[in-house]
Amino acid sequence: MTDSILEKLNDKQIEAVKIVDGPVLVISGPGSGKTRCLTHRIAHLISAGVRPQNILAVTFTNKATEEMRNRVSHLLNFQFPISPGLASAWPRAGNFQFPLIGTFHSICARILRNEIGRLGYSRSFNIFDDDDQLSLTKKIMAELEIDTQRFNPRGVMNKISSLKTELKFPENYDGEDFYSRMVAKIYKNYQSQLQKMNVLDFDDLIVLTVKIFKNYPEVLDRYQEMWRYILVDEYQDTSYDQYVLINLLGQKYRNLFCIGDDAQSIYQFRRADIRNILNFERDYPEAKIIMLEQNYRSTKNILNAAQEIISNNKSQIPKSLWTDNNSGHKITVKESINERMEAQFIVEEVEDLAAQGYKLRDFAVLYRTHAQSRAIEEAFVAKGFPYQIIGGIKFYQRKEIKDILAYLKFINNPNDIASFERIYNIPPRGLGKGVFEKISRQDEPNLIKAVAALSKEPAPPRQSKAIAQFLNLLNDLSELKTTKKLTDIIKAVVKKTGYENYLINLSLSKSDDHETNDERIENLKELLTVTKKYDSLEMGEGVEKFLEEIALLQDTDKLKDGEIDQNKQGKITLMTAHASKGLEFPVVFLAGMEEGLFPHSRTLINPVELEEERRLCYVAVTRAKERLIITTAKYRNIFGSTQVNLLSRFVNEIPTKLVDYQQMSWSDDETIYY
DNA sequence: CCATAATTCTTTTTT
DNA sequence: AGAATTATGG
Repeated sequence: MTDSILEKLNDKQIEAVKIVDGPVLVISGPGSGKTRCLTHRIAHLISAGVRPQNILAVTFTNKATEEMRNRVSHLLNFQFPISPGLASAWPRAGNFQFPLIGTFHSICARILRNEIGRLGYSRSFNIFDDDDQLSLTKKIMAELEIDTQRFNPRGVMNKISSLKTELKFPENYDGEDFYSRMVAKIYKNYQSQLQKMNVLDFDDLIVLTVKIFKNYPEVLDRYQEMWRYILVDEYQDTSYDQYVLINLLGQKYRNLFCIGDDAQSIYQFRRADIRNILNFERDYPEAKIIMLEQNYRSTKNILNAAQEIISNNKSQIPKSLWTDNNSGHKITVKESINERMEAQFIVEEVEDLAAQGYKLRDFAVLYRTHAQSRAIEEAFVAKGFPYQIIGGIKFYQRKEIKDILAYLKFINNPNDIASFERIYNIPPRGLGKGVFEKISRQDEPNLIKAVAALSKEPAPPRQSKAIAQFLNLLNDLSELKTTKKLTDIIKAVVKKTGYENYLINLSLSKSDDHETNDERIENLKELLTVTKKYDSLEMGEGVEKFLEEIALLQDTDKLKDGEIDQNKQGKITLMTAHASKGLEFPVVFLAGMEEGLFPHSRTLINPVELEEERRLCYVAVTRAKERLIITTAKYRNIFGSTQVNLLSRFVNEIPTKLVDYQQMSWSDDETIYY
């Protein structure tokens, strides 16, 4: 077995894969076989006698998790007994247990389901998304009578989030200046309300796990014993709290394998801390450090262009990438009049290359912001080219889906007042803000009990009738969790609450909105197909698992991925440069390469952020295997008005001899084009 | 209390 | 330009 595991690897990769014990840090350039290295190492550990259940592999995205699971199970010849899409399942077949591979957040959620009782939460906690987080922040600021015009709630929220990431807990933080003292006050309030609601935000998942590990050494010890071999992917993207978490888990057996590339660090805005690479060398001085510099992915021209771009950054670990691949084509740079012409050019180029034998699945269009997708989509629709967008339109962010999810969340956790606030009068049932205030003043965290208490108080007849009916509904709903399967629960929720009729009536009143209505009902049906796979789980467990998974899921359409393979041609993939990390395509379009867009205008004043933009550009460029086509628009519509943009500095950083520059083929009056 | 009108953001990137 | 939030009136 060992031979076949090492067969297709180069010397450096073999070195990294073969070390069983002790800390290892691998710096791996783009296309240097990082995932291969990780997966083969897992297989090698197992063949060297390590028990699979003693292995933990941590990734950043669900996509990476899925990929790694598939490749490891292929290497091990492992058949998943349950649907592999069930990300939180812990698969086993017979006595063989599969190694645990998951994102930071999903692994912590799993730990917390078992251990969080120690911190005064219960195991059925709900997870807040960004919107929930922001509205709670706003609510607290209103309660504390803080002017949200002067102090942006989003800024406050970010500050709270960074305090958490730095492991500054509300009980130990009071702030050092006016602003941070104010934030500290909001923070304390925010956290105590979360706890009362039995809800965690994204940061809590990591931070509370760390808290438990620090305060309860016997718990930490159990997990250290369980996960004696730890692998961390995309190590450059870890934040301080994640670093501490990994360090706590790894410090006993010291079999810590971290792989990453400082040049591909693109999440510092989300508090990824590049110093974690340096800290690793400090905390594990015995660590082996291995550089993977051979690129298997791109042509020489593409790789050289990427290196020229990144060489303009001051801070980076020196490395020299090389490839045996051909020089390949020059990089196309095409300037268009506006974003519609740009999209038009991309469509034509796809047609040309498809005629040369490329399949649609070979193409990716990358851009800096989601907003850019629209013009390109329109062009593809007009041509009838199938495409898929990664990220962007969030299925689970649609109103009707969020409403139903709020019901589910409330059923799962009747302390969740945020979900309660969303649904108490959706569909309208005669309960106004006044009633809601009364309910929340009951000083009873369980809201069903709070409503029950209120129903005993005297009130105007119409109101008390509405409250009594509502109480019946809530009781009916809360029974569902223990008696029904997930899809049945959702069906029952839609029916019992009258939600479907509500949607129909809603669109009837807005006369011209037939499509929206159909779409919404379609979306609800879609939700039911997604949830089917949870029906095999135990009653209450299905709800819990489902809610956890969608809370931790970012790109939404992945649940429909099966369709892609059925079509031999596949689809063109559209996504942000961020979302493209870890992927590769024969042909990559890099759209909107203009000053102010990429690099984004908000980064131009800050040299640190500008370097991050450059790394992002480096990531985008190195996704391409054979062809890289850069497009720009001279005039671009932003916020409804037209902007004149210059060519991105990153494009100018590519040596001209690598570029085939296609000048704008237009000389007449340009104004008619925008 | 709810539907419509007026207004004010929004588009950086995501677990 | 479009979405989202707030103001207003029935």
